[in-house]
Amino acid sequence: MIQEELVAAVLEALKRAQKEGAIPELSAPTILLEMPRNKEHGDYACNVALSLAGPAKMAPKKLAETIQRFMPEGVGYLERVDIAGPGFLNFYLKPDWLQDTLLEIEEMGDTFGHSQKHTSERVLIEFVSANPTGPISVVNGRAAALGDVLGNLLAAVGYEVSREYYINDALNSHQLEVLGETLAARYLQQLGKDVPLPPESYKGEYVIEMAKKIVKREGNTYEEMPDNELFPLFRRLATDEMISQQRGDLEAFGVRYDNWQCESALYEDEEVVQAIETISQRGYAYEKDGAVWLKSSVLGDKEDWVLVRSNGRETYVAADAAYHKNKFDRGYTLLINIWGADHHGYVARLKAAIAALGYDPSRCEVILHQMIHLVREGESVVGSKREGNIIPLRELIAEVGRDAARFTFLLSSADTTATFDLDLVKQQTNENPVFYVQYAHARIASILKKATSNEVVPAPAAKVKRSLLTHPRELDLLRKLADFPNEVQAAVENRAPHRLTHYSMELAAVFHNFYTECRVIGEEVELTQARLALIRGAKQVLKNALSLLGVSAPESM
RNA sequence: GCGCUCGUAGCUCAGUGGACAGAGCACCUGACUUCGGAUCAGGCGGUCGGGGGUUCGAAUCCCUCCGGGCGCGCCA
Repeated sequence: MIQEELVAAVLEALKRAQKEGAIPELSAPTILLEMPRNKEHGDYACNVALSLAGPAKMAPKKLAETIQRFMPEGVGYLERVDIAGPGFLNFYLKPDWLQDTLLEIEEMGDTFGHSQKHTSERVLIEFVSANPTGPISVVNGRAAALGDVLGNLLAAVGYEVSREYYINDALNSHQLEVLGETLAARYLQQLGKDVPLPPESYKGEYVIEMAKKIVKREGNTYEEMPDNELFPLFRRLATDEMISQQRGDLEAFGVRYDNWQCESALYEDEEVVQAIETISQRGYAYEKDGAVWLKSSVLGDKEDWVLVRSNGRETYVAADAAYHKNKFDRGYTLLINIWGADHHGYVARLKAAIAALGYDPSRCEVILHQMIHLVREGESVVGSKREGNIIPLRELIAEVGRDAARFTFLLSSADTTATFDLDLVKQQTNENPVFYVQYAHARIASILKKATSNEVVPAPAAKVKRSLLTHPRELDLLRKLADFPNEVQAAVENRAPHRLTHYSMELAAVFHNFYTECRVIGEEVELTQARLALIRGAKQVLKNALSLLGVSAPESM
């Protein structure tokens, strides 16, 4: 890669300059290259002279000039280095470096943009993990999109990725008790009995649907069953049904998990008890007021938390400690949890628990995403599962489609409190930028099809006259294509999947620009072939970007 | 009250300490006898919430104030 060559060249220049005494001895800096927005600033720019000016006690411009003077000869595609502005090094490359990226794209195909930087690492990414008390909602959609695409990105740079869903089905869950009782009441109501709903019941329509299903399947089998048997049974029926619905909801959104981990299993396998035992043995637990406490205040948290209540029952903190121990023990080198910002106060607690268990808390990354602010008809929509007024993700998918839904979630960064105007998203689907990007892909497919039927023989990029691609719009397009691997890398490093949606829109834009100004078919044969190779490259990269986003790249629309 | 977080164009949002702060929508004006007009070009629109500070350089880092969201259980 040309970037690496440039970085090495700059380091070499610094080394030589220091040897010659042109600049003082310095420790090797991190060289950052960027593709300047403004083309006048070259193909790549480097700010090393600016950042080193302080330590070197030299004027930035003077330092830049020195680096320029000591640059080695014959670096890859490098044509010349200019100094601009306050002391930027601007690298101008020979045109064929851009044209040759088509070779790389063609060679790499679906893996262009991918890398092998993290092949020895295994990451477990846990996301959504909503309580099994209702369908997956639009609000969960953000975590679903974020986690799934981050998983794709991590896999693209070499991680072995597992996606996991944590099912909060613990025995001491009051919510599930209420859900079971609600379902039981709905069931009896379906049989014509006048039974009241329990207090704090789940009022959603979906509970009635579940009840109808049970009646259809089992009739009045449970009509006379006493509450102490009926409630636990219906709690289980409800939980199982909700989990399977959630699984379906997420699959409809294009998210598939490698593992669905039950909290209850951690209790059944005594992992919770063992985790508490481990914490005690390591001296991070103590008894007070009849309860067992985690000494989290000495592990970076503000206060201590209860692991075992005075009534003998473990808390969710204990369960989560066990869960994360379980994750580490399965051999993962990195754990990523995606949580809503409403759980931010819990991060320190979890990290403390991990440390108390003897694991490295820095190997567990918690990515917080801000809440989604739902708006409908100009008014805030506050969804509550209890009240049954949440907006199911399925409903959104049914109205706008999976692609548009995913893309929309990924337009904003995780730490923006995004406003989601349901009317806008649903009614103006054509204004969703996903179509703009997909249109570019379909348009290219159409040209390629037409070219073939016009009996222009498409040739591999290696066989076409790439040097004919010198039109400004062609160079813009090539530059954008060449930038894709950097973009993927940046999206991974910053845990920022939303960068991909923006990249794909920019790529689509430069393609549409190219299309407006340059004809492909009907030009002189060699130019047509070169341009066909160019748009094939663009099509491939659009496809790769969309594929990372879990969005389809249609041949026609 | 304490803590976390966000505040960028009329609206929705980008912006890895860098060069004149960008895009989409909305609004206005243009562009097809030719490869897909779900497109393209141009215009309008900003004290980057306010004020200090660090830096050669701040939307970005630090402090403070203002405003919004969230969290502060032997609930999960």
